[in-house]
Amino acid sequence: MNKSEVKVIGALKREGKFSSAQSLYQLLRKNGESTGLATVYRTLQKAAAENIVDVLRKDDGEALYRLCDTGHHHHLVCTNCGKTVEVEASAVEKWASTVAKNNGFKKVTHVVELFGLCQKC
Amino acid sequence: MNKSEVKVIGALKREGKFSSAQSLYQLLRKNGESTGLATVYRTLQKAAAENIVDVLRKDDGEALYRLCDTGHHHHLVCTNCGKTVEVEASAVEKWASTVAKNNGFKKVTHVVELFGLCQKC
DNA sequence: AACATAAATGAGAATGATTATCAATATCAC
DNA sequence: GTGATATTGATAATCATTCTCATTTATGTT
Repeated sequence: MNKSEVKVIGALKREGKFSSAQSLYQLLRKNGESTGLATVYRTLQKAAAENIVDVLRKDDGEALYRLCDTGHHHHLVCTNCGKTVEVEASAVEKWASTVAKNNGFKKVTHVVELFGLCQKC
Repeated sequence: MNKSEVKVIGALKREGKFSSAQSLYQLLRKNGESTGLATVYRTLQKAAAENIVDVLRKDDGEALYRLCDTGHHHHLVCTNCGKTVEVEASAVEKWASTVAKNNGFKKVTHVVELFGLCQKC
């Protein structure tokens, strides 16, 4: 990771929650960094490809990024308070690749997210 | 449902797969309809609010719409041509409810979609 | 039918996130 | 240091989506 990437990923880490590329860019500028918007996007895309960050989509389609705690995993999100639990899903991974094979699909990715109400809500 | 809505939803039905607002608009124009893009969006948003159509997001954030079938199932979608296969996923259903229980979540719903390239593409 | 009023429509502009372009700058091997 | 190469930031371009508004169409009343 080079200097720019450290700055972007560092900002994401400080945020500690799902953040958009735009908001990270603004944050960096506010902190006096000269980082460009394109670099923010480039860094986040690369990090997403390397599974360093998670990507979600808001209802309006805007992408949100978040530092991964662990490797590949999915989320259980409280629809009321936003609490997020990362969950393992090896069973789902297996299922996905089997289904893909059975239907002749290649390069299959999957979107798996769980939504509900946490204990407090 | 008024005339315009019938046209838009009808086009979606004829497509029989996840389609974007833009592609439906082009389809309608090709068929000689004078339907405007704004009307396509308005109709799809309304239909989504009424749970008449399913909404998904492509990787690039574009929204895809599809007439709801009855019953619960998931999709394997070709990211190139849009071909859609409905897949059963009882294994996934079980997994989802177990994870929910283990984390004290109630009323859990899930989003599970597979994307890839079909044989032709 | 004639009229008034409200709702829906389509064309095009505006918005906003993302991506592409490209000259300037930093990095690295030698 | 020198030249080759990769990275960067500013800015323009792109593209889906939303907004605006004049016009059309539906609806209700007499």
